[in-house]
Order: sequence, then C-alpha cells, then structure tokens
Amino acid sequence: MVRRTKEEAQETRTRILDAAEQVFYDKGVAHASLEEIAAAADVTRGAIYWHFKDKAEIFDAMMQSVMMPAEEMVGCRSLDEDEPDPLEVLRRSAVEVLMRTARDKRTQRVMEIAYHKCEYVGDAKPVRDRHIASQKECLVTIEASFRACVKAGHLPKTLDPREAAIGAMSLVSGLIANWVLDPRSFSLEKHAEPLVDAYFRGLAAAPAPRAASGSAASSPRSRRKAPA
Amino acid sequence: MVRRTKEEAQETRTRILDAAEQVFYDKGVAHASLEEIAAAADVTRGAIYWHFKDKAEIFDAMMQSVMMPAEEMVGCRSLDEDEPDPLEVLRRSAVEVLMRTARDKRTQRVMEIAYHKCEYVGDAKPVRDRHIASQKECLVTIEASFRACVKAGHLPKTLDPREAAIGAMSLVSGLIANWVLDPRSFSLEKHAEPLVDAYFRGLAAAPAPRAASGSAASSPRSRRKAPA
DNA sequence: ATTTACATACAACCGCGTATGTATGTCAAA
DNA sequence: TTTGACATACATACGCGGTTGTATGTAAAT
Repeated sequence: MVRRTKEEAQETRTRILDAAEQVFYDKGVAHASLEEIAAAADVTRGAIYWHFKDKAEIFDAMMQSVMMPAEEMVGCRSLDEDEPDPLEVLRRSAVEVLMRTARDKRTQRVMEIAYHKCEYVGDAKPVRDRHIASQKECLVTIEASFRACVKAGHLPKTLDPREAAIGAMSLVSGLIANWVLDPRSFSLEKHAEPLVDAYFRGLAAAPAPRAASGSAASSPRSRRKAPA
Repeated sequence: MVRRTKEEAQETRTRILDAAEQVFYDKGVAHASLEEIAAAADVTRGAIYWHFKDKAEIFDAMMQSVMMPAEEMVGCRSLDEDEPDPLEVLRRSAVEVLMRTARDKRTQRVMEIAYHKCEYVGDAKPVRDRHIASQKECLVTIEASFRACVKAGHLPKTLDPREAAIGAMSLVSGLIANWVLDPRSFSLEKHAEPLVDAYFRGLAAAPAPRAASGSAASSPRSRRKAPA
C-alpha cells in the first residue's frame, strides 16, 4: 500500500465526504452503507474508519461543511450596530440564501439531504442539536435586526420583532424545503425575491387593532377583510 | 392462538399502525425494526406481515391515515364558486392547520415524523410521490382562491396568484417544520394567526413598481425601503 | 372443510465494528 | 546524510448481531 502524504490524506478525506454526499443523496443517509460510500470515493471502508468514527460522524462533518439557511441568513452579514438600513440587509440576506439554493447544485443536494433524506434521531442527534441551536441563534439575531428596524422607524412600533423573525425564517426554510422536494413545481429563482418582499410589506403594514389579547383563534369575529 | 373475528383483526391493524407511529417517532422510520413495532403493538411480526407487505407499506398507510398541511388547507373547506370572501376562508384554513398542530399531540408526532424522522427515498417513494402530488394540487387550489380574491377586488390586480399560493404554503409548512423540531423555541399557538395575517397583509399591499421583468436578483437597485 | 388471522420457526444476508497486516512518510539520533 | 524506529494512512480479513422474508403450524371463525 502506498502510504500517502498528509495533503493526500486530507484529499482522501474530502473525497470520502463528497462521495458520502452523493450516496446520501441517492439512497438517503440511513440506507447508505459505508461500503457504498467507500466505493464511490474509490477507497475501502478501512480508509473511512481511519478518518471517521462511524456514519453519523460523516454525516455530521458533511453538514458542518455547508451552511444551512438559518446560519447563512445571519452569518454572512455581520450586522453593524449603526447599519443605516438593517431591514434591507435582512431582506437581501434572505433573498441571497434562496438564490444560492436555486442556482448552486451542491447546495440543492445538501438541502434535499437535510430536509428530506435523513432522520434527525439517535446517532444524528448532534446534527439535530446544532440545527436547533443555530435556529435559536438565528432567531435572536433576526429579532435584533427587526428590533433595530422598529427603533429606526422603518417598521411600525406595534410589530413583534420575534414574531417577525419566526415568520421570516419559516418562510425561507419552507420555500427551500418545498422547492427541493420538487423543483419543477415552481421557479424558486423567479419567486424568491417577490415573496420575501411581500412578507416584509406585510410586516410594514400595521396590523389591525385587536380586542386586547383574548383567545385569538376562537374569537367570535366571524369574518374579517384583509386591510387595504 | 385465538383466531380473531374480522372486527378484531381490523383493530389489530390499527394497533399496529398506532404502534408504528410511536416507534417511528422514537427511532425514526429507517431505524425502526418490525420486531419493535410488533412488540409495541403486542403482537408478533407474523401479524404485521399478514396485514402489510413490508415496513414501507406500514409507513405509507400511516401517512395516508392523516392529513398533511397541504392537503388539509384545501381539503377541509370545499371552496364554493360563489364564496363571498375566499380570502377569509383561506386565511382561516391556514390558521386552523397551524392550530391543530399546536394543540393535537397526535398531529405533532406525525408532523415530526414526516418532516424530521423519515427519508423520502427508495421504498418511501410512493409516500414522496403522494406528497408531491398533494402539494401540486394544493398549489393550484390555493392559487384559484387567490385568483378569485383578485377578481373580487379583495386583492390588488398586480398580485400573482400562484406566487401568493407558493408563499402561503411555504410559510405554513415552514412554521410547522420549525416548530415541531423544537416546540420550546416559540409558541406556535400564539404566533400562528398574526403571522398568517401579516403575510396576507403583504399580499394586499400593492408591490412597488418594478422595471419590467428583467433579472430580478441582479437588478442594479442598491437599496430599497420597505413601503410605508 | 376451508379460510382467516395470526404465532412460531428457520434460513439467509447484510452491514457494522474491529482486529490485523503493510507499506510508506516522518523525524530524531548517530 | 543516512539510518532506524515509530507513526501514519490506509487495505484486508473476520466475526458478530440484527433484521428481513418466508415457510410452516394452528386454532378459531365462517
């Protein structure tokens, strides 16, 4: 056996990761065997067990090598305290995440694996935990941005910043999840920006006054027009 | 073995389905063994193989026994052609789906299985196909509602009904997916209706005029304020 | 008597983890 | 500078449990 130099070993590692991505995409994480991954990477299982403890660790490493939308939305832009237009920064971040997904094949594959071809259970718990953590962090960051927007007068004072953040994150991740499930169902590239804009307009429009904070869903109000 | 009557057999079948739901929830679909399911249903694998071909068929049957948000949003309300306020019907449907998820434990479990504890690949293809199909059907139905709203003057004529439908579906499913992943991260019950309302307000607000329909994302406009 | 609705028993495979082999890189000592 | 010892980066081989599908048994319902 030709023992490899350190750089070659590192390349082997990335080859395994790339192969795993492909096999995960084809068979799903649970049904992907290490033998298949090894074959796809043109190595043996021995190589895999040298670089990784088990399949869960491969999956973990693979997910860490890319950015999920939640992280990316807040991560790529460092929001300055004195940003003149935090709303625009936020809006653009959301659109960018969607656009990257719409255009980059690699991102598409990983998103589909993350959303529809793995199980966040048992061994995948570390991945799930990071997912939850990043989501939580994402929420507080976006919330901070919205809060700044309210303070700057770009959004109405009645707006709940956290609520707005929850909606933004859900809209973006929902769009991605639905689109990768069936890219032919609609054009993400075409609708991404208009939809983000529409949601943001909804936040900008002051909500209709409510009767205190009673039980919302079962309120006796039978029908209500959307505000003009 | 005491041979069961037909009704008892049917009950056994549902017991298996209920047990599968629990085991799927605990271990994930792929890692759930038929032995575990059988034990949870207090039967043997023999009973399972009598009622179902394999695990995929169990999963399929389980998913068919409940309604996913996409189906439910359009399914529970038959939209009449002469509905006076289709927008309100749509709004209420979306909120109802979210509320049911927030309140009903069973729905929560199934949603988490569907969104985070199964792999739509290989044997699960029938489930995936139905999921895609129902999503597609959901889109056209919601789109029809929005179109009716535009026609009725409840929404601006500049609104793209299909785009609005895509956003609505994504927001709802995204909210559910994110919430079941970590219910403590936010209160779905509290924010469901306000968020749906916010999105609908965004649709009601006329979009800012765009320079024809050029490449949207790379438009030179460097910053833009949210409309007041 | 036959079919139904299971339980039991059996055989086979698959994938995993580990143990071991091995050839080469790496590096300190001479 | 060369050399030997050790670590590295894998490949190979083995044993094992767990799961699956099926085949068979069986008692009650029809």
